[in-house]
Amino acid sequence: MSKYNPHEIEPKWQRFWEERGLMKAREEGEKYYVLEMFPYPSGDLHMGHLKNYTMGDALARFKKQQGYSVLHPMGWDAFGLPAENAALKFGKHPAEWTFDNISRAKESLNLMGILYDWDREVTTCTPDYYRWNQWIFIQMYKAGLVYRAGGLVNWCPKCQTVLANEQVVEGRCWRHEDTLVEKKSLEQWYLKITAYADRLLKDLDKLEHWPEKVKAMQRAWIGRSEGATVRFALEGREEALEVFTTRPDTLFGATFMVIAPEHPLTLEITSPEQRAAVEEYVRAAQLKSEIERQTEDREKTGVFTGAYAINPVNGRKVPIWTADYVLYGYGTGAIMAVPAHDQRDFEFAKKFGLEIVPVIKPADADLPEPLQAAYDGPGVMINSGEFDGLANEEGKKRVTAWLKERGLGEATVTFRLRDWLISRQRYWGTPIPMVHCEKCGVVPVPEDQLPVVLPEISDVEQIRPQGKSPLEAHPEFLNTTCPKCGGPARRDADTMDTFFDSSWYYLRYTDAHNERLPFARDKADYWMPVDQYIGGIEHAVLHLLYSRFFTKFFHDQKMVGVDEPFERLFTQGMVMGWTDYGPVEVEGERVRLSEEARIRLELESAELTLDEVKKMGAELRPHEDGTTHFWKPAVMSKSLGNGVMVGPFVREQGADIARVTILFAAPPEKEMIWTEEGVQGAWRFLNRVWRRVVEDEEALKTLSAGFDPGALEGANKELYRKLNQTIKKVTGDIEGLRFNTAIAALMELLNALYDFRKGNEPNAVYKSAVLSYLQLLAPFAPHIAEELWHRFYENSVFDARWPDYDESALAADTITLVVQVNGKVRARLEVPADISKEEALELAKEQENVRRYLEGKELVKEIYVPGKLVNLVVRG
RNA sequence: GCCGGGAUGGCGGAAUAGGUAGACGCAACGGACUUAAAAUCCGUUGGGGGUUUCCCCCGUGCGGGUUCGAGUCCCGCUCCCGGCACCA
Repeated sequence: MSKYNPHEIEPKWQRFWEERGLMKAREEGEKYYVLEMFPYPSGDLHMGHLKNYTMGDALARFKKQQGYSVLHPMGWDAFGLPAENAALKFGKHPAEWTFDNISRAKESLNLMGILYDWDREVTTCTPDYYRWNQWIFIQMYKAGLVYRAGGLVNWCPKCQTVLANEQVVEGRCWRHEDTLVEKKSLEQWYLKITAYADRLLKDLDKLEHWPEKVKAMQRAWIGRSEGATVRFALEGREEALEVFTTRPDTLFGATFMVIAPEHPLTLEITSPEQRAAVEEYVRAAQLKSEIERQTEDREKTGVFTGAYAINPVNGRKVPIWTADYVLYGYGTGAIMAVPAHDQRDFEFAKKFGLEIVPVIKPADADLPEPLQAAYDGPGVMINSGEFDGLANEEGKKRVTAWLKERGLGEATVTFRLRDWLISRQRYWGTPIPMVHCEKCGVVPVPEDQLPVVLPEISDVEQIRPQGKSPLEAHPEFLNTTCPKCGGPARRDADTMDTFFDSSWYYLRYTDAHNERLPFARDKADYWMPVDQYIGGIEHAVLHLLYSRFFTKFFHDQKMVGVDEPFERLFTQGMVMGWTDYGPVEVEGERVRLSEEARIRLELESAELTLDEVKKMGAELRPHEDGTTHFWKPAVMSKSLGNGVMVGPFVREQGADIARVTILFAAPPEKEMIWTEEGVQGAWRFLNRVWRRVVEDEEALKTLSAGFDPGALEGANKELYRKLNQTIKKVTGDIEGLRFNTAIAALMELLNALYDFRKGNEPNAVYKSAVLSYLQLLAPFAPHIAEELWHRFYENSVFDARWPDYDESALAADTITLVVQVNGKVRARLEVPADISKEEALELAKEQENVRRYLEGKELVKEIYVPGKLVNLVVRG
């Protein structure tokens, strides 16, 4: 009998699928669009890279088997910093490095048997893709969604470029965790994503099949607040100071105001006596990074400006302070401070001895005197003139209306979301298709002149970032003529944020070779929305928010019918690998790590107890050289060197084994730890499949698979039932991406096939079960399934229609009836499935062990759950 | 602090309309086969106890509750993971 040998069969079937164009999208019938977030091309892949592609491939194959018109495309998010950095490091042009990585990554994907429609491959760094970035940019410009503005921007000193707000994480660059983002004043291009803030927020409710976590993160990021704008007249000046507040009901308690140091009015309103102090404070604030502002133990700082404003409701003269706890970027950059009802204002007032006037008190209690902390709960208004006695929620509306009537303010909605800064001072990106003309100002490049091609710079040194765009140094690129007046002009030298590229690539797949448009509406409408999108949680706000924005823009432009791109979103867990953190000293219960390991593990102390080691999921393992090493699972990565590389693994063990290992080890949304034992389990499973089929191959070939399901009995009937239960289970599990339980069900059915063969010869029922089995296995382990399928058929297993289950075969003839007394199980008995309630109860009461519990007690209630259990409730 | 998600054997995890807790796999142990090992096959494996073909008690982070019956529902906690965080 032949042995299961993945190396023999895997390349063979990969070629077969390739030749048959198995995953070519055909655009006929009911569609299904499966998409994994396209990767940054990073060369040889490890198992961590492959988890979502394996999931997507299993789903795509399954949908194909179900007869859907499937789109499963792949592409490369190929512009960006890593290519530049690698280029500089190895002295290669970014393009060369990128295309080399693409071909190596493709090889890894092919080795795993992951099928795509490569005819629709998209590579964002090619002119035939990025010209549409430029085209879209211009359409947005025409729609008034692109603007150029000066002001403070985030600057990463490592990247030597500006960043979008979304790319600043805890005050640091998203690519450089150790690098604090600086502020610079620059004129840059922005996309007006805030114009869509309300829709981006509201439509989250439509995304039923998105993880709650992602929606919560987007809601928080968009940050909608309802409140009021209030104008405070400035003493001795014409203009007013505008503030935003969510608590107009506390307006009578506004005893001072705070204006952000960066606010243009700050220095303007400052009195001569306070000028020196304020200027000093403003300068100090500018030098502080965001992170410093946040980590200063929250101790409030600030300076009196010497200016006063008039509280519009009570005419009170209130001092204006400047303090960095007020952010220039939010609301109006100034606040009315109500220390009695806002903890931050309270702390500030306490520190600087400012007045605290309570204006809300709890309905059924009094506020403590003096206040120990701000009271921010509900209550009724006090010290508020005509509004006294109103519930504060009602007060919000009434005070706002009062302000509105007098032209002093109005209801306002404020968002935390900022417009998207998309200029980048880097080489490897899409040139911004704008021309600066001295006479005409900023002029978009006419559509028929697109693409503005990124010049090939052969000297790698010239692409090195220097704080301004490398393209500035290329006159042949820079100098052009104005499309409007024909006079001399300069091109914009910045490139686009690469998140622009990834905001619409899923639409390009629907019509990848269109030379007139980024995509034709009929193609996009056929395929969109993406039915299942799979990717990492790290894009919860960035890519997934930008893509939603783009889709809504395209929708408004009548370019596509949908206004949300991704019907179902799945965020997969990461793949971890056991990682060696080097030698440790062990003394009894104590373990001492090296300083290097302590830092890598982000531990406070290098000293651990054995108990702590266990708690953190780590292990001590003997090393070859006789020392003991500290091992712990960590996310697979190149830098940790713990990645199991696809090429070597597939060549030594096999693609199907890798696929089953990944899909079975844990629920797909959770992190999985890749282990040798897990691989062993997958190998044993597939081997058992192989042997079960091959051992019976000759016998099965001579049998027909036809039989009358209604006439089955005994073991045949049981096997048929198990098969149908498994079809139902596996079908449902794949739909829900529960691959781990689908494979568990397949293992159970395999065990049932083995059990059947212990007492029975192969027959028609068995043959039908084996063939269906191969179909059910095919999404997960396609090569072995295809190989074994071909022992019986000429055609691909993926051309055979996914099996339906026979509803009438699911129920067993006999069931295990559980008998409980007062909810505790006292007996189990085999009974016919269609047993009547009366019979079941009677039978239950006859049981020896049940009678013991009924003896001398009063039977007060009898519960019968058909097909499941009897519960007898007794008293006494 | 706020928001989201969790907590089930030695381990990964099942139980997806409140109804047999621990499917499936891993690891471990015992046995068969073998000169031996690997592979394979059979069996045992939540804890405790007993009169040991069987029976009892305990058991899904903790404390209450609803129910004939709770891993599942409700209330109150603890801890863990993730996100946000001076956002007015």
